[in-house]
Amino acid sequence: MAGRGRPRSFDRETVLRQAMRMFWERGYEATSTADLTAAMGIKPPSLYAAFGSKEELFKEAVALYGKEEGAVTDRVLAEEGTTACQAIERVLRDNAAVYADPATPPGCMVVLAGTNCAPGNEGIQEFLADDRRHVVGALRERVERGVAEGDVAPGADAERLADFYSTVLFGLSVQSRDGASCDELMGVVDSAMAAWDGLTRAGARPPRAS
Amino acid sequence: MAGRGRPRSFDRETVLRQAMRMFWERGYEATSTADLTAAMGIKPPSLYAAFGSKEELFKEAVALYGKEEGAVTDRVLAEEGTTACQAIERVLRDNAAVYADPATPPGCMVVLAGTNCAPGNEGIQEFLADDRRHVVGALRERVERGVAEGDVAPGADAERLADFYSTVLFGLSVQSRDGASCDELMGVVDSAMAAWDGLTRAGARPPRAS
DNA sequence: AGCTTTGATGACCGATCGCTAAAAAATTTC
DNA sequence: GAAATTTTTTAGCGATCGGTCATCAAAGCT
Repeated sequence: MAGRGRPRSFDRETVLRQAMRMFWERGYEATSTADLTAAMGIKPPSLYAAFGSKEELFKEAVALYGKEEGAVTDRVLAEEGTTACQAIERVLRDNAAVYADPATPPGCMVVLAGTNCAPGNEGIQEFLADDRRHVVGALRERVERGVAEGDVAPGADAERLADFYSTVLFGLSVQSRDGASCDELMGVVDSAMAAWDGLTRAGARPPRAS
Repeated sequence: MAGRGRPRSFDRETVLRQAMRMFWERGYEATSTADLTAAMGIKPPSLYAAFGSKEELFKEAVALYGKEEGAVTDRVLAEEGTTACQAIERVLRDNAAVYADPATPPGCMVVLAGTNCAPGNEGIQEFLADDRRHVVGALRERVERGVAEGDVAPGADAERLADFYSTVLFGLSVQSRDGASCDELMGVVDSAMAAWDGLTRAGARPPRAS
């Protein structure tokens, strides 16, 4: 019923996923439309008819990444019956597992695919930065919920915790790209989580002096 | 004595520094030779006569970055009369201060300038990854020295500590690119250093279970 | 001075960039 | 069937990519 004219010969989400893979592996700038059409198995006009432009295709690819690989994060953070500490640890471990999965490119697409951009593509950089800031915010909210629910000490600084654990999360992507194994990433998570008790103690912020 | 022929009309290190700035800001792929020649104030043939190719220019720029911005790291780690804890904290703080310096691009050039590359430029990616792995190794060696000198508990896992603190260091670059202030970065360092005592306690590696 | 050597300049190379117009193919509607 | 509609294909658009050639300019050497 939908289609008058010639039906599309490819599945939109399938080729989008292939584009996502390409962007994930090489980043936005380094992936050419020729790379994309080759990976997606379609010709340029089909790509532009279906997705509009390289930039729009990228943004849809990031959205798909968030839906597929990033979903665990939101799900874990929304879960009931766990402490904030357990939730954040699980976020780190689940993401680390994705980063180290040999079936997909190492590291996080949102962290690695647009760290730098030529003039005219600043939008890409800002788009991903927004995505990352959203993660920081989600961690902060989870800590605040932990305080409200009583599993985190009342004086804990949610902002500070979110900044710290998101920094570790972002760093894991770089380590993964540099060849770190899943065990190594998990070891880093171990270390980061070992800091939890000290960080949540009320008034845990030490003076700036070394 | 040196020069027969026409003398060079520009200072090689000055224009190299300008190229470094450009690469630092935009990364390898997103910086075109046209951008470079414009920033350096020279024409393409002069660039190629002086530096060989874009890739060689980039590697020299990274070396200059290491000499100027990265020197603090090596110096701090080599210093005598400090504990490993103090040295690593200073590495994090000094680097964070550079990342947040409004006079230079945010974050670390080595972390951000080549996170992804098109085929044919994998050398760039590997070059920077090697540089980062060198940092991890330097941190590990400093912890080992701390164990030998007695300021770190004998059972401490140097590899594990180096992996953790380098992950934080790499993550700081991403946070900085996302607009984090110097105070925010320092707060993350506070958090990371708060974990030190727990991490250096002998046999501090907990079982993998959450 | 003239010759040699080296660097700077303007013009431009083939290749690739993101993207698109025009025509052929595959469908639904009439 | 024919007309209308949408997609696919072929071919190629102007712009820019990294890099270079031929020429001119500025210095030392004799």
